[in-house]
Amino acid sequence: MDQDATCCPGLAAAPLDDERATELARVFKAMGDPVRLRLLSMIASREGGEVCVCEMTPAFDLSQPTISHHLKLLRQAGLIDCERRGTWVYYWAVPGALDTLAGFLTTKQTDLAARRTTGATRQTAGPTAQTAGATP
Amino acid sequence: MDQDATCCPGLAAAPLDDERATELARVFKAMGDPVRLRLLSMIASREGGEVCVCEMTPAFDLSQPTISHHLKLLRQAGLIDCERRGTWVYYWAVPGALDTLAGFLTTKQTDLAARRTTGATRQTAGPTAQTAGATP
DNA sequence: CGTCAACATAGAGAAATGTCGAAACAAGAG
DNA sequence: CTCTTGTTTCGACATTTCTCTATGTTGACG
Repeated sequence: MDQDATCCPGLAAAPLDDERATELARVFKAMGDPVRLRLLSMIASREGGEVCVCEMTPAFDLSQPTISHHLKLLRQAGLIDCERRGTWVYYWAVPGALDTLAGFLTTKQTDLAARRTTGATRQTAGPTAQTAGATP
Repeated sequence: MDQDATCCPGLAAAPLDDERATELARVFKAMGDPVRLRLLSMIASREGGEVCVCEMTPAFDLSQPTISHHLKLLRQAGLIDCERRGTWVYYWAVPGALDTLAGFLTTKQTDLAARRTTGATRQTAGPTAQTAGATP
């Protein structure tokens, strides 16, 4: 469900509205922690795409509940998903999530076109165009 | 300076080491706030690339010191930079920062090749390959 | 049914973060 | 020089986040 929020316009296309910024911030915040970033990388770099929790936990100097908590945040951000098989739980990267996010950050030509459409974004009074006068 | 940390291997190429994950987490954490994300988008979507603080502040229901604080965090993350011209201060997006970050998230074929080189990443004992036995 | 192992959840405390008002700093105007 | 405007810095406080220990849940195995 988070994928829909990160799909279309691009960050450099037009100023984000508050609602969309909030959704996106949740995803970036999930990646704003070294432990979660390592977990995500550990999962995304797997070919089969499946990593057992019992494999990730001993890679950190953290307790097992802490790792479980971080995995939960990554899952709530829509970056990974999991399934229980017998005793063990396996995590994998949600297929298009990272690429969608990457496309959102890329300042591609599509964004430039969209930017021109949006045009002037001056919402308040102030020195917008005639700023050169202040720097002789 | 943060660009060097986000340039080379790719998140899905191989598991991140602790040091690199810490550097990257600082950048993602800077984008993990709705206000900062809107500020960054507001700056990055400008053609000239320069946005005056006096133009950004009234777009939020926040005090001016708070906006200044968020801009400082974005600048420390290496995403934007600023310069004072007369009374006003102008911010712009650091040229390759967003695209570098996007490339780091993209799960491209280069990463697949690098992943094969790294090979087996099993660091502990556990059910790695023979997991099918647990699910009849 | 009882026991054990693997994960998840709940609650608590320490640390980090977001926000504000007050004050300091910078630069142009009178 | 003084005054005004724009911006940053400084403390202070409320909220969130990170981590732990303790407990609950699920499934395998006798």
